[in-house]
Amino acid sequence: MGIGRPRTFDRDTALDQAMEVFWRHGYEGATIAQLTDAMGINPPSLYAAFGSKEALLKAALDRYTLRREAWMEEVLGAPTAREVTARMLMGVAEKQTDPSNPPGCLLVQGGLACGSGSSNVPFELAARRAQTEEQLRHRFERAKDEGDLAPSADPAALARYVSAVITGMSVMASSGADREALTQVAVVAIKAIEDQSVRAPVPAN
Amino acid sequence: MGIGRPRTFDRDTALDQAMEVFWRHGYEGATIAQLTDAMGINPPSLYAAFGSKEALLKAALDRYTLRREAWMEEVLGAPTAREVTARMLMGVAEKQTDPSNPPGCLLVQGGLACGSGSSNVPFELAARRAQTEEQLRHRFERAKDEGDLAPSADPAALARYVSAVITGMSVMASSGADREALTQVAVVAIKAIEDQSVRAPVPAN
DNA sequence: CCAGATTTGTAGTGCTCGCTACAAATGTGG
DNA sequence: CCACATTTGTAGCGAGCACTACAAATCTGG
Repeated sequence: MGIGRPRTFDRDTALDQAMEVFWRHGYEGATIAQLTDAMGINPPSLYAAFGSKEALLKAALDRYTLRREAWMEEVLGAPTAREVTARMLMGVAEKQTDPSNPPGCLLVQGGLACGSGSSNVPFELAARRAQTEEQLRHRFERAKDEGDLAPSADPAALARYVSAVITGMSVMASSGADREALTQVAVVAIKAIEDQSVRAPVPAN
Repeated sequence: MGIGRPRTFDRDTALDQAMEVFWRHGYEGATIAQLTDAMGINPPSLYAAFGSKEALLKAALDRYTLRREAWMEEVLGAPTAREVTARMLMGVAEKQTDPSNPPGCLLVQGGLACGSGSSNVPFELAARRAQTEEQLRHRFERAKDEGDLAPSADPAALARYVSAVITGMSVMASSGADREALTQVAVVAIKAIEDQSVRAPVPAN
């Protein structure tokens, strides 16, 4: 009993190529032909390795989340809610216009305009976006406990707000907005959080 | 020489039905079968009346813009930049969760995740979104001239910001967010504009 | 009531989609 | 060198897509 012919491609490398196609064209906009071209393999190899187009997307999403994990921890590690928001939004402005990736965010670009057929892809993407919002909410709750945010502040609302701004920036980026435009949005958006911050840590102002 | 068999459907009514389908499923997600079903006509009638799927979308977009014209004038007629922003965002929160329409905004929901093929639909939608941003920019420039916005304020950046928040809210709405969630976002977002407003008109604060 | 003009419904067109059957190719264990 | 297991490339499956050819139906002008 043998082990079989060995695979001629690297799974993770192929997944990166697939991620880029989904990122640029969306889930329904990406065709198997585009995916196999980018991955450098043929359809049977794709289906043997990943199962289906939807399963391939989920694998790509997992990899996308993994890639951003370190950055997210750096963002959430900022000392104040204001600084968390600033790092988050300025970082998003930078990442969403990084020429080494498609513009915008995979979790937004990949899922809209999906036919409401049997596919649950839009729901899947919304759930993954909600994860980021939840992380922000927890961080803002901590900020409120630490007295960094005003007692009247609503951590859930603030997290929703930051999440909404990120999503809006993503759509702008995928429509061709440049880094300066996104940075302008980020700078204005941060002011809404400053407004609910306790100014104590900033001396003499 | 006769005039021909009369049309059995109303063009504008059919256009409203088509708009709803595009709104709910996006441009590429909407099929001709769905459109003709909703419009109550057969494909040849659709093509005779509108020319093509893309032309039908553009006609629906024109009608969408027309529908919102009166509301936009009411928003832009508010006395201050802060009030313009408040009416805009609170109105968007309400309209995007109005159960008599699909959730979100047609100009966002209709155009993302379109394959970058020969179709210029995403570009068309981005241009229409930019129109709203431009209207806001002009209004904020006026506000600055009138001393309502601080001299340091950047009307273009503020308009971009409000436009980004609206877009983010639209994606949230189409992912199932309810009116309360959108209102929370709007309330926080407005604070960023207040921050750059001259407080003079608000006495004793 | 007939001739010309237009719309209507039926029934497709060619094309592309996600996906797969199949056999040749390439590996390992004995 | 031979079974056996797995992958590879080719070639094509049924389904659904945007779109249309065609003839019957329905109007007006004379």
